[in-house]
Amino acid sequence: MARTAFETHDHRHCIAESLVEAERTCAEQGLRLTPARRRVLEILLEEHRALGAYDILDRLRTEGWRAQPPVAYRALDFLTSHGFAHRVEGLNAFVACTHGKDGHAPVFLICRACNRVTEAEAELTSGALGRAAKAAGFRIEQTVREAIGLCPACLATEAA
Amino acid sequence: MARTAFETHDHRHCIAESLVEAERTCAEQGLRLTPARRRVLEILLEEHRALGAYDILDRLRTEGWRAQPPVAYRALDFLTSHGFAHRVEGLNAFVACTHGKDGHAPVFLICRACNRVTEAEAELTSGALGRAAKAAGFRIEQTVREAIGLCPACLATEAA
DNA sequence: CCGTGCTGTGTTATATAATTACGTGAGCTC
DNA sequence: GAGCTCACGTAATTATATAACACAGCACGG
Ligand SMILES: [Zn+2]
Ligand SMILES: [Zn+2]
Ligand SMILES: [Zn+2]
Ligand SMILES: [Zn+2]
Repeated sequence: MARTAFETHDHRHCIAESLVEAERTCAEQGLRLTPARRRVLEILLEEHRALGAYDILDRLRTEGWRAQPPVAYRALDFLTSHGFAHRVEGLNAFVACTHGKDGHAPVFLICRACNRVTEAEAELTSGALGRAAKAAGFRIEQTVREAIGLCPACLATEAA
Repeated sequence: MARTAFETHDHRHCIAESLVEAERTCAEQGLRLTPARRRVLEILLEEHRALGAYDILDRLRTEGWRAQPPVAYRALDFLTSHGFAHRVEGLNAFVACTHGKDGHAPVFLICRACNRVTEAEAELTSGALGRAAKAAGFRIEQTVREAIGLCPACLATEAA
């Protein structure tokens, strides 16, 4: 799965595949992908961008869901705690996972111009964080690694 | 300067040194370390922990400052944009810089038990973020690298 | 000396993000 | 069918951050 957000790709396929995978994982693990949870995941999958909880809420409302904030936050809690989505701390926003398996250490590249977000993988204790932790005797449980900058497309636009 | 937050050290000295350095830097660069800005920096320096803007605001108020939110946010904007403090995205909070020079790429180790934060340095384009950026053709302008976990002291406590 | 522009501050109001609290109902177990 | 758990509906509240506007101090050039 998972072309990066910055490459052109068959996005309908990309959405469908992620949904099927989420359904399979839920079935395997006895998790309930309820309508609200499923719809929020679909909304996140529609674009490789991070959406705020209230953006999602607005989407749900225009679709007739008469939803209050907890609806979105509950769905997002479910999705993030089971690895179907991630929170992007630098944006107070959420993005669908493009790497399937639960429990990884995601890194994000966030374009400040077009807002697209692409995800890659790291080791929990790799890099500068890992070295600092080792030196300090710190046990890492979770990491936040995000870069803000310009994606290839927006770099090209800027140059023009 | 800058013992890590997880080592015992002469913290009065640590505060004083940071303040002197900030004053020197401001003098050199024609920046104005006004009373509000200075006091907020002092508050951040008091502990190696991240404080929310409203925590700082409360501190100012108990000291008689009759301060509204913009007071804190303006001071924090000044401090963060000139490298005297950093924003910890994972906590929506702020911490004094322990590495002097402006324009570095900080990494943070955040203890979820005692809340202390220690800072180390990275290269802007190093590690998994740098590799992902290179592969994608992404230009990194700024990074967020934070680890949540347990500091040595809290690890020891937990083991007991 | 006076106007002008700049920077920082005081204050009110508002916007945005997230959580608490409490009740309801569906499905399951025994 | 009583008791349990999980998810959801809803209202209210808290937490975080910014907008907008008035004004004071000060440097600069006339
Ligand atoms: Zn896609
Ligand atoms: Zn872009
Ligand atoms: Zn110290
Ligand atoms: Zn600790």
